[in-house]
Amino acid sequence: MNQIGHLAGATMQCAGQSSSEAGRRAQRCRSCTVRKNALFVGLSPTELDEIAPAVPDIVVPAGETLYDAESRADSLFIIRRGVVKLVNYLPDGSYRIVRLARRTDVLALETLLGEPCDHTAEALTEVEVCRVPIGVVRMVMERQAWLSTRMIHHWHLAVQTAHGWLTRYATGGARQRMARFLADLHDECVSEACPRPCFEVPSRDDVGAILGITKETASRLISDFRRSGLLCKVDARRIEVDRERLEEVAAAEA
Amino acid sequence: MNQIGHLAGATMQCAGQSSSEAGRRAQRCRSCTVRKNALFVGLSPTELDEIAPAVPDIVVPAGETLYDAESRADSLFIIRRGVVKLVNYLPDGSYRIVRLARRTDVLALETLLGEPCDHTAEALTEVEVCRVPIGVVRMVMERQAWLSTRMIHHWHLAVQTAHGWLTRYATGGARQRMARFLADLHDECVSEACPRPCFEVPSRDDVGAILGITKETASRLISDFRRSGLLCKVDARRIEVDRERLEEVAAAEA
DNA sequence: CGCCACATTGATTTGGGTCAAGCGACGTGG
DNA sequence: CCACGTCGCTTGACCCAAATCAATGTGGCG
Repeated sequence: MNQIGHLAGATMQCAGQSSSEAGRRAQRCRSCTVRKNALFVGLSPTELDEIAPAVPDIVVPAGETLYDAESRADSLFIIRRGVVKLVNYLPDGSYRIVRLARRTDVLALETLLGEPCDHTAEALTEVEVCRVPIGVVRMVMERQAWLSTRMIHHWHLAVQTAHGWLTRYATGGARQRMARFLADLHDECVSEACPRPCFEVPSRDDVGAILGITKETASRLISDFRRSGLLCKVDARRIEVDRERLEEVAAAEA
Repeated sequence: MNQIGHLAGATMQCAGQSSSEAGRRAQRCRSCTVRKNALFVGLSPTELDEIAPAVPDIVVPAGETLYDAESRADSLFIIRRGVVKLVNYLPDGSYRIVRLARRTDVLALETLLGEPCDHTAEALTEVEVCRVPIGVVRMVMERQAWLSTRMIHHWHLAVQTAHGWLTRYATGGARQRMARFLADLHDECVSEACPRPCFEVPSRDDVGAILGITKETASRLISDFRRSGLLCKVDARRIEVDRERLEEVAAAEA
């Protein structure tokens, strides 16, 4: 429907067509700290300047849709900041979240194969993404063989993550699954080198859609964890967890 | 442990070192009906003859392990016949099956990235695979750019399958999940153009490990489906299902 | 024949779903 | 500025589906 329109709009917002805008983008790409983890790690500064103008960066507010399932995208999205959920809607209106994507993750890879998007991608927090037209990707791929390998790594990451979700979030009791999920969020946070490892938990509905439980059960479990001292609020939105004890709960065979 | 040894043994069995063996393999590759769906669709007969000698075909009896998680493989495996389960073992000894692979599927893709195997692969039925050394794959990739795209398709397939499992086999009640699973097995069977669409259901333990339920629940559901006329045995191992009604059960919102 | 692995079925318990009420935070409009 | 409505979270009461524990059945094989 309108997510393309939305993005086009957003693009226009920050695009302009002036050479100063192109210059800004070049500067952005040169100093980008995400790049080395994502696609274009091997490009020379010159090459970078060449593609930068064609790669708009977009800020998407929380709750907005990046793209819809079944739609045709013409770009990949590299996440620079924020969290995006990839959602599969079921015929009966309920939904299942199959992945959370963050900094350095690349979305809509299927576009490169000429296929429609596999999921709906919604911003969970405010998100900043670079929209890389597939034409640019193809061009770089032709000139730089390593990009294929680079791309494959992202695919493989997607496979590993999905299998991880199957074994960790869809196996065992709700309590274990919640413990594993919170532990993973914690680790994610640690790996980003936050000074104090605290993080934001998605809405109860979303947690439910991740773990395959109801929002009520999700709520109960979190409350229960708090009462047991497994976690505590650090402010209105963020929490801090006891990683050790969480791990015990996650492994409990009862 | 010994899966490498086992494969080496199997390789030796059907390898020999005679030129007649090489000839047999060349013939096998030329007439291979799997090839067009798997990796080497674009090779000329000459090129095919070139790599064929380096690609042993192996028969693995039901129950045997192709390779173990964490192990280092030096080959990809292309399945020519049979069904393989990819398993993740959990610390407590239980296990979760994350994928079923069959004809034309390519296993141990992670090997190509230099990573250890992500799962344990066990033959569910007797299985026939071609073991393609990564050296061969790399060589062909260098010469034939299309192979990268080809490989990526297999990765993407793995992602789609895994996400499909999350939404179909890990969402909703046990009854719905079982119905979806049997429907999928049926479709799989149809797509292979069996004259009569009947198929073999894995052991109750395995079904449990696929759907995240216990073997007892799996058994009860199947018995129940049979009593409801949703399925019937066609021989000791194979069953036939009522695809239509199965679909209804799978979609039921209650 | 007897063993063993696997499937089925039953009895019982319990985890988590469902339905429903209350609560606090926030934004809007009077 | 406060009243009100909305939305998401929490908590409770109840009930059902699925796990658990356990016994019996069945087919294959040495």
